[in-house]
Amino acid sequence: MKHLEIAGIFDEIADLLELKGGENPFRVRAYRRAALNLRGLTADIEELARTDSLRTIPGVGEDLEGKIREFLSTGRLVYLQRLRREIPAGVVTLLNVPGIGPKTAKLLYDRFRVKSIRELEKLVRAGKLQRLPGLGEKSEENILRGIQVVKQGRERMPLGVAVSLGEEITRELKKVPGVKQISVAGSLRRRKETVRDIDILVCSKDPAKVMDRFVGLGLVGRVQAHGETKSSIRTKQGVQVDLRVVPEESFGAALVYFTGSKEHNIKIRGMALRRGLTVNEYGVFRIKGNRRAAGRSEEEVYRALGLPWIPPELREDRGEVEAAREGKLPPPLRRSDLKGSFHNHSEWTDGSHPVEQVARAIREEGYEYMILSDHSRSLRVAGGLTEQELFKEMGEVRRLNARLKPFRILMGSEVDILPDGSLDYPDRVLAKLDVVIAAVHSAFKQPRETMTRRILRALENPFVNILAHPTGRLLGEREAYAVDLEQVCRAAKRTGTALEMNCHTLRLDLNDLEARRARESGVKLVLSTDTHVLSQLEDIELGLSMARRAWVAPSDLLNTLSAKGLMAWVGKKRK
DNA sequence: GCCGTTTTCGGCCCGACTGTTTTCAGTCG
Repeated sequence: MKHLEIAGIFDEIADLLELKGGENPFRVRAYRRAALNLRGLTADIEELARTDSLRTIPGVGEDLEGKIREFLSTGRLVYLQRLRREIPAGVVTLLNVPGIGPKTAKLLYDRFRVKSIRELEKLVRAGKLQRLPGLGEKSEENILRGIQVVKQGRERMPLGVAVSLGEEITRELKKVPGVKQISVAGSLRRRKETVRDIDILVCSKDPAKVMDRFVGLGLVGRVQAHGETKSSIRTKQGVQVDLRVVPEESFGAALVYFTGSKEHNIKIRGMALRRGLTVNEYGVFRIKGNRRAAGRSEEEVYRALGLPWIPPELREDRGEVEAAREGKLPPPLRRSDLKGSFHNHSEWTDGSHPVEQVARAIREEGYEYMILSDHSRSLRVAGGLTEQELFKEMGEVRRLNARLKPFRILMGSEVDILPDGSLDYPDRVLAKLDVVIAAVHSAFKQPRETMTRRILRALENPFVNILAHPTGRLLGEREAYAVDLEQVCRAAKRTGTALEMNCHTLRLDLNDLEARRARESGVKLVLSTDTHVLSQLEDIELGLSMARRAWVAPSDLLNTLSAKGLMAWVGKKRK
């Protein structure tokens, strides 16, 4: 995780340089770019340092390589310490307040020595800010509201929540007469695991009508901006939603622009310039003569740049532009590629429906088979099955399979990995199952080494085929447990065990970067909804997006195997 | 501070909105 620490340091340096003022803005940007690429790094940074390959990280040149090395070997960075002496650390936190940028933060510090959001709030409430140049009554109100936002800590919402909210709003706006096209954009469209605010793009002949409808929606808490082409609201729950209206001939260009990511856009704009083109949200234009070259659809925009259309989930400047140019984008991953639904619960344990109902619903979704994986005996809270109960469930599955042919229920279990790494059923029981999914559900606080050893021991068991939710995190609720995922990946690869990408809205575990790392080390992956209630079956869409973000190809997923193919894969490990 | 199918130096993406201004700076995405 050293790469994340270094990314944090580079971001802090960028903040501090901006606060200092008078810096070359491109130098600031260079630090931010390096930080971003470090966050998205899938390789091991210390390995890169050893093999003298740090410069292969985009945005890392001679100087930053030196700084990375300094931090890796000493755990400190003299340059950062010097900057921190010039500007107290607290000033940086002011930048978290929406509406306060480096210039204002600097001004506040120079005039009032403000070093924390609390001090800032006191000053605003005392009406002291109005006296500063460039700030007035409105600015005070804005900053005060920004402070509330930070305080309430509602920074980002889980993707699943954002998807629903986005769908609700687009559904309403579609009804406005004159609306021709509508789409969500931004990180929501890219399907990032958490989303800060929601961007919506509309193409309409009558923008004013759409804007009026938008700011008048029932869910609106307050209107922050209400312009001709751009409006911005905050919902009653405090989520910011931005709406843009663009003309038809610009819809594709605007969709590319507002879907981002910013880094992806910068990359393709650079490409455009080298082709004598310039790209903005209104279209692609020839610099000579300012003639329009594209803009109506995304496909058209990318084609004008000599690229195939790039799926939104990939647009993070993590190599997708280069891959597109070389025709090496990962093959498309569709719901219809999935033949099996893995990891499902029934009312035998903590699921809400009888096995038959679950099976019929999954068959209805177009799957050829499913894995039934109720909990094992130790997980008392979930009604884990004793050996006898498990055998009874097996009997029911046998009877159902006769009736549901050719659909097939594979008999599985979500078996607890006990704190010492042993499994919750003996091998003679596991051997009777078609597929075994192992998972940690207890002793989450074990030290990293213990937890890693525990999981590795489970992977070594010849009957364990899939490791469920490998990090155990619950977005906004529970931290991932401490585990060395690299070792887990290596062991998974060696033992022929797959890692799960759990699609539950709060899990998304493995996430995009972790999954990408796993597949790059040759590990097979599994998409699972971990369904307890039938409505959760649709979470598979979140998982598919996460998998695309991880550059997962159909061939990386066990779900794309037939039941027979999967059984062959299981058989290999048992041998 | 990075980077190169025009460059090892001279560029680096670009526009809307707000608030406080008399022409624009700051912030945001």
